Amino acid sequence: MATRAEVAKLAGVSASTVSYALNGDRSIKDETRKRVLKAVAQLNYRPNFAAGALAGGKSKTLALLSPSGEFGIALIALEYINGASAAARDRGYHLVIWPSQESELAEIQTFAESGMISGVILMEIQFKDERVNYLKKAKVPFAMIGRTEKPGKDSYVDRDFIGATELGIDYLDSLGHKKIAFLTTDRAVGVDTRFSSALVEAAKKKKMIAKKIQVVNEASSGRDAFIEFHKKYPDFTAVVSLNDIATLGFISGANEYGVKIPKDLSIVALDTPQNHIEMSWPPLTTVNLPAFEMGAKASNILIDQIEQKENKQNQALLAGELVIRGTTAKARKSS
Amino acid sequence: MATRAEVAKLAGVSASTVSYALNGDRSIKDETRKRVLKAVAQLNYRPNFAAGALAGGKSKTLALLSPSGEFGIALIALEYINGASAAARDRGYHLVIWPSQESELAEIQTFAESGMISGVILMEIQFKDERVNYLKKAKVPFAMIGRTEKPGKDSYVDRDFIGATELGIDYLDSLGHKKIAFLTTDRAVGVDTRFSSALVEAAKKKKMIAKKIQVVNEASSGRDAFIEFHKKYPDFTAVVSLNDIATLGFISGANEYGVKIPKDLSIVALDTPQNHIEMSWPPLTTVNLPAFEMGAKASNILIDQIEQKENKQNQALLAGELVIRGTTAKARKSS
DNA sequence: GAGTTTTATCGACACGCGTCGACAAGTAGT
DNA sequence: ACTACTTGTCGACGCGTGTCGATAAAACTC
Repeated sequence: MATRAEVAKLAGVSASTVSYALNGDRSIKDETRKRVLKAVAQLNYRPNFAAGALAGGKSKTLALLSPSGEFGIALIALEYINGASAAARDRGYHLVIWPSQESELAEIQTFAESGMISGVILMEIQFKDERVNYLKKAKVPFAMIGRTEKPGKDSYVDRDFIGATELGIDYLDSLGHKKIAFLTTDRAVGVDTRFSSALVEAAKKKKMIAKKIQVVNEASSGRDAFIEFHKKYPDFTAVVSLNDIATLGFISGANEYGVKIPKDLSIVALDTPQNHIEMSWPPLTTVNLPAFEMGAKASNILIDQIEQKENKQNQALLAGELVIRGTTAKARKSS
Repeated sequence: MATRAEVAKLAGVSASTVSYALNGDRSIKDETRKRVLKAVAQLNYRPNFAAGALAGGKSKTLALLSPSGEFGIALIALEYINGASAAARDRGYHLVIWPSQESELAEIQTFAESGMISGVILMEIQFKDERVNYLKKAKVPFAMIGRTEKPGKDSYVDRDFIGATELGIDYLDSLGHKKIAFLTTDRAVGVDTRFSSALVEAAKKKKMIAKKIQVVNEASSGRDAFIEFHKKYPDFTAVVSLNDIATLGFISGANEYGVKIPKDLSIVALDTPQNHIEMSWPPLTTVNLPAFEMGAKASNILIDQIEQKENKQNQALLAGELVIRGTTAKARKSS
C-alpha cells in the first residue's frame, strides 16, 4: 500500500503538504493540489485508517446499536442499517454493528474514548431511554432513529406520523370510506401512541369514525383482530394498520372468513417495510416507510455533528409516500 | 483514557512488559502478570484500537459484504449479521457492514491492505462467484455463508441441505403423506438446486412421489403456485416449500380457495427465517434455518483463519431442527 | 519602498502500541 | 568452574498520519 510519503515524493512536495491538500485545512496552491491528486490516483493511495485515527483522534467509524432485545430484531432494522451504512461510506466513514444489551452500555463510552468509535446511531428509541441519557453524559455524539418523548436538541430522524397518517386517511376518504378501524400495538405510553393519536386526529379532520383495535406484534393477534372487527364493526369498510406483522394475520383472517379484499374491505398499512409488502396477497396499499432514507439521514446528521457542522439541521421527519397497490378500493355501499 | 504507559507505571514495570503480559507472546513471571492485570482493571485500561492496528497491522475488524443486489436484501441477512457480529465481539473483533456492488470489489483489497480489514465474510454465494476468486487472488482472508460449487479448502458455513430436507420429509412420511409437491426457485444451475435435489433424493428414499413447482421469490408467485398445485395435483396431501416468501403466498391461495390447513393440506417450510414464521396463520411447521448460529460460526471460522489456527475445522454444515407448529397434520385419506 | 499581512510550503513531533535486540539472572550440562 | 541455554525484563524504534510552528515568498498598505 502506498503511503503519504510516497505520494509526496511523486508529487514533488512534502508529506504535510499532501495532508493539507487532501484535507483542505490550509490553503494550497491549486496547481500543487492537482499534482498531489494526480499522484494519489496514480498510486491508488488511501490514507491508512489506523494511522489517521491514532494521530487525529478521529476514527471515522460509527457504531449502530442493534438491539437484540426481547422482541428479536425487527426486520425494518435491516433497511435502516443498509441506509446508514451506505451513507456513512459515502462520507468516508464505516459502520459497525453492535448487538447491544443495556448492561454493556458502559462499554460504549470506553470504546469511544479509546478512539474506536466516533459516534453512535440508536434505534428502537423508547419514550424514556436510558441509553440516551448515558450517551449524553458520556459526551458520545449520537443520533436516533426514532425519538424520545422530549428530544430537545438531540439529533434524530423519525417518521412524520402526522404526515403519514394523513396520506392514508385522506386517500381512504377520497374513496368514500367513512367508518374505519385501526390496528395498533399502542402498549402503554410509548412511541406507538404518537401514531395512534395522529391517526385519530387525521380521522377527525375528515369526520370519519375511527375505532381502535388493540393488537400485539404477531400474525395470530392480527387474525384475532379480524374476528373482533368482523363481529363488532360489520358496517365498517376500511382498516388502517399500524403494525406490519399483525396486518398479515388480519388478511389471513379475512381470507378465512370469506371477506374479499379490496371489494368488501380496504386496508392501508402505515408501517410496513418494503420486504413485507410482497409477502401478502393482494399486495398491500401502504404509506411506505422510507427506512433506507431514514438510516442514511441518521448517518449524515451524526457525521455533521461529529464534524461540528453545527449550522446544519439535525432533526428530520420523513412521511413516506402513499403507494396504491391491491388492498384498497371504493367503499362498498353501506347496507 | 488510560494508556499503556500509565498501566506500566502503576504496576511498576516497563511499557513493553505490559504488552507482553497482555498478549502473552513472551514468558512473564506470574506475579508480574498479576500486578499488570490488576493495574489494567484499576485504570479500566483498554488498548487503543488505532494504535494497535497501526503498530501491529492487526485491525481486529471484519467486513461483512452485504449484497445490495437485484433482489434487495434478504431478510435472513439480518440474522446472519447479528450472529456474526455477536461472535466477532466475543472474540474482540468488530464487524463492519459493507453494502457492496461488485464494481467496488477492488476497494476491498485496498482496505485490507490499508490495515482496516482483517477479513471478509461473504453472503449470498453463487456457484461461480467472482468475489471468491478476487479475494483469493488478493489474499484477503474470507469465509462464506453458503458455498460455491467447488469450495475446495475455502472456509464456509452452509446449510446441511440433505439433513434439513430429510428432517422434513421423514416427518411428513411419518404422518402418512405419500404424494407431495415442492416449491422451489431453482433458477438455472445454482445453490437452489442443491436443495431441490436433496429433496428429490430424500423423497425417493421414502418412496414418495415428489413433484416440483417452480416459483419466484414473491408472494404472488406462491399464490399462482397454489392454483397450479390445486389443479394439477388434487390428490396430493402435502407441500414442502423451499422459498419463504412464496410460502406465504401459497397459504393465502389455499385460504382463498377454501382449502384448510392443516386438515386438507400439510405444509413444511424449509428455508424460513425466524421472523417470517410468525407472519403466517396458522404458524408454519418448519425445519428452521439456524441463521444466527451460521453467522456466528462464520465469524469464528474466519477469526481462526486470521489467527492462523490452522488445525481448526474451517467448514461447517448446519441442518437446523424440525419445529412442529400448526401447518402439518396426518394425511387425509385419499379419495 | 519599508512595513504588514496573507499565502503556500516544509520539517518536526506526537499519537499508543507491537516487537526486536540487549541484557541480567537463573538453570543445566559437562 | 566454564559454557550454553532459558527466563524475565527493559529500552528503543517504527508504524503513517494530523497538526503546530517556522519560514520564505507574495500580496497588500500608506
